[in-house]
Amino acid sequence: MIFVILHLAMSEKLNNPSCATCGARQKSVFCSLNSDQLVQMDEHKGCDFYKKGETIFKEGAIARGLFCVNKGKIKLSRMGPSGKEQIVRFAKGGDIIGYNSMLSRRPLSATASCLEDSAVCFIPSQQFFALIKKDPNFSLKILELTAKNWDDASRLITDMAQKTTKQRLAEMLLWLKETFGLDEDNCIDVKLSREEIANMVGTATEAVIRLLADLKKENLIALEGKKIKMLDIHGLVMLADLID
Amino acid sequence: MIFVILHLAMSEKLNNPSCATCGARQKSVFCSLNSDQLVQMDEHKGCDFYKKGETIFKEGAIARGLFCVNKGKIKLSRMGPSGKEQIVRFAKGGDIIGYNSMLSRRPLSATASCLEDSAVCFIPSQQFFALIKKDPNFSLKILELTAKNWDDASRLITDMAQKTTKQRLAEMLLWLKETFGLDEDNCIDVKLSREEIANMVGTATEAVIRLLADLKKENLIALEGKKIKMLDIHGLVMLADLID
DNA sequence: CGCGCGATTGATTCGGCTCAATAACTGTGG
DNA sequence: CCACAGTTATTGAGCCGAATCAATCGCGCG
Repeated sequence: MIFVILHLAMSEKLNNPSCATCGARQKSVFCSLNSDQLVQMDEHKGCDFYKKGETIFKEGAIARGLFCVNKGKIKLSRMGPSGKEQIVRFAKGGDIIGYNSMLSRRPLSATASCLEDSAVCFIPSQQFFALIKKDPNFSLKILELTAKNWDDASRLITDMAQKTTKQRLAEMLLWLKETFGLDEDNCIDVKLSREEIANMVGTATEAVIRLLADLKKENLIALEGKKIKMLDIHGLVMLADLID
Repeated sequence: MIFVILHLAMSEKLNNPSCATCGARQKSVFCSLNSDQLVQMDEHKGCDFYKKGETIFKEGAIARGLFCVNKGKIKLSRMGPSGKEQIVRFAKGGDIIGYNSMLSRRPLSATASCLEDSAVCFIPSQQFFALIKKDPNFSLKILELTAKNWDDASRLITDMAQKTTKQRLAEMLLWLKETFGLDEDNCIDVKLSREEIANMVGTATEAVIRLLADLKKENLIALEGKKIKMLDIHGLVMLADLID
């Protein structure tokens, strides 16, 4: 019996890294919580590991809490009417996902799946709402986040409506660079299939392939296997923004 | 001197209808404020009248407060890279606009202009933030609003990326119906030019004209002068959602 | 009544989607 | 380490939707 209890305790400790020492928290919306609040979080949260390709939550489900990404890379996508996936956002260490559904009181509007092995904490909705009710600064942080999300989304709507596929591709490459950064080789530090890129840009896989080849011809990028090397960021910006 | 003071007082009274008796407030985010809060609002707000076509604020400016629409119809649009307007949202009585920029701490991301003569109150940012800091229920209301905005926007991104122009047009007609309702004649109760419709759908004016004619042929709508009569809502929903 | 803007229609062009075939790659088991 | 199968990437050909350009029409208004 003792052993069982010990085992559970150890397992829990392993599975629940403390928020107080979580590196990802520093750059998250939880960065300015005090130690009391952190203890509360630790007591109620859970942490799970997901393998590449696994789903964290599905579009249409009811959210019982939010997820905070400890480590890994996650794509958020929705199903279009014809069954085609549209990638609407990415999340990485320090980002939270699934919160919007609780705030909007609507079912989850996107599916979250892992682009690589990931560690993700779960924070029950009560905890989240308790923070909002008691800590106006936290409310403001979340408001800033949702406001920026909306701002970005409405810019994206304009882009989708008005830009050519090639411009949108250039823009998405720049977005990926901002989100995931570049590795030592100047390549975008995330592994996506051509189909996934197409599902961001909102086009067909073949179009992405052809347009990537075009960008390569124009010396804006280089293709090294699956990796995309950014050769001329300024050129990509000019292309994406239609600056001559 | 006395006359001047009297005049100012009268003018202010006329220009500043009390929030307590504002019909639009009932359906706004301010619906559950208490009387103290309403007095505060009244003391600090201003109210302006705008004629059809006038601009309330411009994309890129810094927001000093938010606007609450008392009466009228307003379009929010952004300029695309090639100078083409993209309509991203509408506002009518009871809606607030311009708040997102304060929350995101970014310049205003859209231009607001009147589709008809409108009365719009201005609430300074201090008042708005004071409400958020002191009233968690108000915070939650705003959070719900921004969360829904984002949710709607990300659905729109998927639609823009994946639907045909005709489907998007059908969807926009349904959106207009939801937003502005129908008049006694079953016509969408807002006056928009073909170009403005095109700027919602993200297409060329000519395409809108041709596709409206198609919808008419299919008995989904009727065109009576500038007005669009909704004949078969269910049919439009099916078309927009690609249900066979 | 004529002016001018918005609406409409027609003709042409082109981007990008679809379908089809092939090549390269990944992981698996022998 | 290689062979195989299944997946992903690439290339080619053809077609269609929708953008563009151009011309005309219609209406509201001074």
